[in-house]
Amino acid sequence: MSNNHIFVQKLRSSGLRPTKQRIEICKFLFDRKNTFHFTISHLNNVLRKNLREKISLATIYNTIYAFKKKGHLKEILINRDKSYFDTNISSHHHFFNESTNEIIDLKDDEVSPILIKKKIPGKKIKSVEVLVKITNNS
Amino acid sequence: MSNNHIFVQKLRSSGLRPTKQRIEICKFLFDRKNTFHFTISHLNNVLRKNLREKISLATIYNTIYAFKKKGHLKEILINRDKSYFDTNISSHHHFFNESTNEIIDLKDDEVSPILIKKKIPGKKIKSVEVLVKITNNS
DNA sequence: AAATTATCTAGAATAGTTATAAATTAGGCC
DNA sequence: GGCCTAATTTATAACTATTCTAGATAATTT
Repeated sequence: MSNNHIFVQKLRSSGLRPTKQRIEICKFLFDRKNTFHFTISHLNNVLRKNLREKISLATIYNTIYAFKKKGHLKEILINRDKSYFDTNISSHHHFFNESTNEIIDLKDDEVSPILIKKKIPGKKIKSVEVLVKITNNS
Repeated sequence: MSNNHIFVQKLRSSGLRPTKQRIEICKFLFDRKNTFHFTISHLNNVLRKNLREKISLATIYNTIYAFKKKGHLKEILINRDKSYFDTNISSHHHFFNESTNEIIDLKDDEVSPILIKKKIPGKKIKSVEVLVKITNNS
């Protein structure tokens, strides 16, 4: 009837107890064909609407933060107003449409390979992310 | 005695009235050899310490926002905690040291040219920014 | 099933930022 | 210079996203 057991596995193997709140959040985030982007408030609204028992906002924050830490989500830094998260955890970049606040994925191979020529001794590179801001031609 | 007149010019030609608060902020931001990065709270602290008459925090926000709008400052999106600004308004990218929260400029020619292969009809590219996260080798 | 530990929860607290409305100041005009 | 208008500054309140707290609940271990 459900693939909850997949998410139970996913949570267990990340060292997270499979609580019903986390499983509901997993179902919403990961039980779909395509990856997508969301904010906490968006997630909160959707869960409110679709679940009988509400999940506390604090739990949503805790869970999303835990998922990010475990590598199940990426955070996208677009602006300071709010945090955007991405269920696509593969290496990729983003368009951000400033006219609509819409985020669009750019696959890794849609951007030329990025070579960082400057080396800083004693530091290692953790990530290289490109943000392409676009606007509607008006 | 001072090069205030330069900043008066700069402000006037941007359509901003040259108030003493704005001139003081200009002196702190632009009257120096090298560009640098700052946050509002850093700026506020420095101005508090160095000026007799305090500049209200609201004025600092207003002024920095106005300078950004007029192209005298760039905002750097690193994390959601606070906004970082850059007095270097040329095209360039950034290292962000996650161990120390330090921002380091990457000149444009220290990164291989970035070609965005995906085109989105009806949109134009406003900026392409690379953020390279680094950590201390520990 | 009892004990232990993690998690959940509502609500309070925090921090950065923005809005408000009254006081001050700059620039134009006489 | 003095007067007028509009822009700017100011202190403070308001707002919003996020984090903290501490007690209640649920998952795991014994």
